[in-house]
Amino acid sequence: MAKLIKPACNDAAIDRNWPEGVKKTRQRIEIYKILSSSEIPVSAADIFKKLTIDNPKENYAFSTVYRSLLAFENAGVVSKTVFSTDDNALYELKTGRHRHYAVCLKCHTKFALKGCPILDTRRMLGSEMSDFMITGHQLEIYGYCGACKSE
Amino acid sequence: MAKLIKPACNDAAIDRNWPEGVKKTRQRIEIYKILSSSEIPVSAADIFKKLTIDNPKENYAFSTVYRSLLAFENAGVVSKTVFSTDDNALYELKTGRHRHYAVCLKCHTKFALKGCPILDTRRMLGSEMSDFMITGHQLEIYGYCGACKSE
DNA sequence: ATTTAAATGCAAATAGTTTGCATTTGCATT
DNA sequence: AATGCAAATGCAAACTATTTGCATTTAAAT
Repeated sequence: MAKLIKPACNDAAIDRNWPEGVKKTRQRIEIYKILSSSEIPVSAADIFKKLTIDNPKENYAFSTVYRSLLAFENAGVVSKTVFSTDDNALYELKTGRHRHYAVCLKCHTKFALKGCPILDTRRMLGSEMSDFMITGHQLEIYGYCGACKSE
Repeated sequence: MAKLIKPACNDAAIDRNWPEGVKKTRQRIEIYKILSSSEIPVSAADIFKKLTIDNPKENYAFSTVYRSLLAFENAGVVSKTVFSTDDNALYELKTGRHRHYAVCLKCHTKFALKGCPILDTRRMLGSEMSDFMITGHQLEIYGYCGACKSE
């Protein structure tokens, strides 16, 4: 018997990177595409807006966006961050690459940083916290971007 | 003419550290006391709860807590942080001392770290972001505390 | 003591996010 | 290709944290 043809997804890279255990739906594929095409973290509202613009004939719910992001997060492929400058959460694909940002306190623009300056997180804990199991860290630089600085 | 006696505050340290330009009210003094007596960042709800417990006869409004915290923040003596593990903002006095925390992903406890590992934030930006004016940074370590790890 | 701008308490509004439920869909099985 | 079922969706309502408008009170300058 011929192998069943799975629902098409016109981007082979998405098929390849799709997280284990997350059911592949039309909506989630679109959300994943938006995440993977964005250079900086995006909000649920950003995603919803882009969904409806990219697919004017489709009908998306805000709750689907949130639930899909949660599914991705639980599957370990998306990270959620709340920046001090914003009152909403931002989401991005975990790529291993730039995970830290410089954030402008005025225009709230995020600039991805190249590397990570934290060489040894464990050292930060000190001896009295030796039983703490580190899984990750988060770092943001705050200040004013070139444009906002000169106003 | 004798100098007017300012409204009493039974803690001289608070009088001494009171931020310039912030009107001294009964409510704000209580809120400041709570902030200065806490080792870790607290939420508006934490503060409100403690206010009503400490002063059962007084009547406090949630909006007063938020507005007072904003006044302190604008005066530069309080910093507001949103941790990934919580869905509310936490506030703490700016002391210059430990400003970074290790956060347990399970019980959300925050453990103050002694020092700061970021020696040179400017170096992180690289040459193409030389026009960014750094004013500060934020760093959290995430993981599991001793108690939660062993469950 | 008088005055005035600022702070408070209250209730209602807002924004972001979550949830309950009826319906639809992915996909494994026939 | 048709069937069955758990999981996902859309919708609306609920929920939580936070903010705002307004009448009243208060700090502190005069």
